[in-house]
Amino acid sequence: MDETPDRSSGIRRDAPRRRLGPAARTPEILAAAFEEFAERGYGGARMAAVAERAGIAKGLIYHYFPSKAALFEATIRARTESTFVAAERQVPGLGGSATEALRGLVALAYDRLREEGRERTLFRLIVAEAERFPELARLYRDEILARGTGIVRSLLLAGAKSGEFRADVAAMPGLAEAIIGPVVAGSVWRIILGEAGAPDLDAQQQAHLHLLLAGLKAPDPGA
Amino acid sequence: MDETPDRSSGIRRDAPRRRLGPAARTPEILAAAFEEFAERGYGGARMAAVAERAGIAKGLIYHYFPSKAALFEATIRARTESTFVAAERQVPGLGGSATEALRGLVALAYDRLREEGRERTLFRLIVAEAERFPELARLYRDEILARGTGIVRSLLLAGAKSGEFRADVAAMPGLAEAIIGPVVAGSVWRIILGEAGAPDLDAQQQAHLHLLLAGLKAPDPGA
DNA sequence: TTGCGCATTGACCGTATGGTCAATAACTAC
DNA sequence: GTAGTTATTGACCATACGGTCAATGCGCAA
Repeated sequence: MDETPDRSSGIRRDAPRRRLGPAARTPEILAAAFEEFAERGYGGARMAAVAERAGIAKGLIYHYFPSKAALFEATIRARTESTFVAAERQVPGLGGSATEALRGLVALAYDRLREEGRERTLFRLIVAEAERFPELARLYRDEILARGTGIVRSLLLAGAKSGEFRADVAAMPGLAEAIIGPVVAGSVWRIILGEAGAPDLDAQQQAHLHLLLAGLKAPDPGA
Repeated sequence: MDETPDRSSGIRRDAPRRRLGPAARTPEILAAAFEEFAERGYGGARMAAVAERAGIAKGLIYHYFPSKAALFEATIRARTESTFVAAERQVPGLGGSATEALRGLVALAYDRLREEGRERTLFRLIVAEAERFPELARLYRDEILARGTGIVRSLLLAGAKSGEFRADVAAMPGLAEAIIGPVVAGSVWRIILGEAGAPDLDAQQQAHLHLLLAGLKAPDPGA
């Protein structure tokens, strides 16, 4: 199916047999694997293609990873780590009032949605393969969902304490999930429909913020 | 990998060579195909397994469908049709006031989420394969998302007109998406984490309803 | 009862792919 | 320079899977 009937695996021969060792080679393989898995899904990904992307022979992958499944799990784990550590660093320092913090948080969340980035691809992989790879489910629950709801909950607590939000929102089970829901949905819609076909994100962000402010705020004592 | 090294396709021989014809055989194949695709995804599904589930020889599938891809698209189309036609029938007659209608709509949406049913599986397939099968994206956009937001929008319009909701919610772009977002997210969480691991649905439903009522309602003129 | 059309079978093919392994050569220590 | 370690190769295997097709026999019409 290739235009080159060459039976060689299509290795880049610029640097013939560069010897790297685990510390340098492993990340290269993981990066190549992520691209391949992201584009084709677990079932569609081919180990030979991963090798080609990494510029190495297929056999070398098995020198570092025992199987396709192991490579997949390692890939996801590595990608999640690098992604969400960076994300969490931006969260604190959201401004003084809880209201401002809420605005900032919403803006942050939707900005991340706007990034074309790899995260959407990662999310699609999680949705598609979570049933077959329980590690993916655990990872999403602990590293992503729990962090998201945790941040929202602490924000609600602060707002209720300061009197900006209604007191009962401080400990309403399920509220954090209801608050972040539209962001998750927005991500899914973009996975399914693409950047162009998905509902307008700016409009949704404004409406979402409106809804939250109106729904959470304590009745204005000045009115 | 099977315990039976038998090379025969494992056909059910209870009724040897029952002759059915297109009208009766096609739905059987589609049902079997849906189960297989749902369990293994498109890439992981095997045509031989579909045949086995349907109790027929693999070759017969190709008598009715030209390829695996065609079978997949036909499967999805058939399943969507039967599912969402039934869903829409329950929507009208949501009670008198817009508030009551909103309550009813939220209850309806979450009840559908609670059903163990095939719909979740279908949704997972859509998320996983939409990029490779544009038909899936079109189908989700037109048959599912558009219907959902449409219903919500007409509800908002009615509520604003009657004075129950704030006037500006009648034509706020993106609001319908922000409103249904948590339901979509709830579905995705259940796909990833399963019924047991996902966030509690009762709590989310209550909180979601609270948020909507507080966020949409016009300021009480009696206060 | 006979004859025919087509639903149905199951053996078969080509290929693609995950995984293996013995040979090789790049780097290191001395 | 030399020996040893191991990263790296590429050819190879077994198999699984999508798809094909000639043969078969069921059910209907006359």
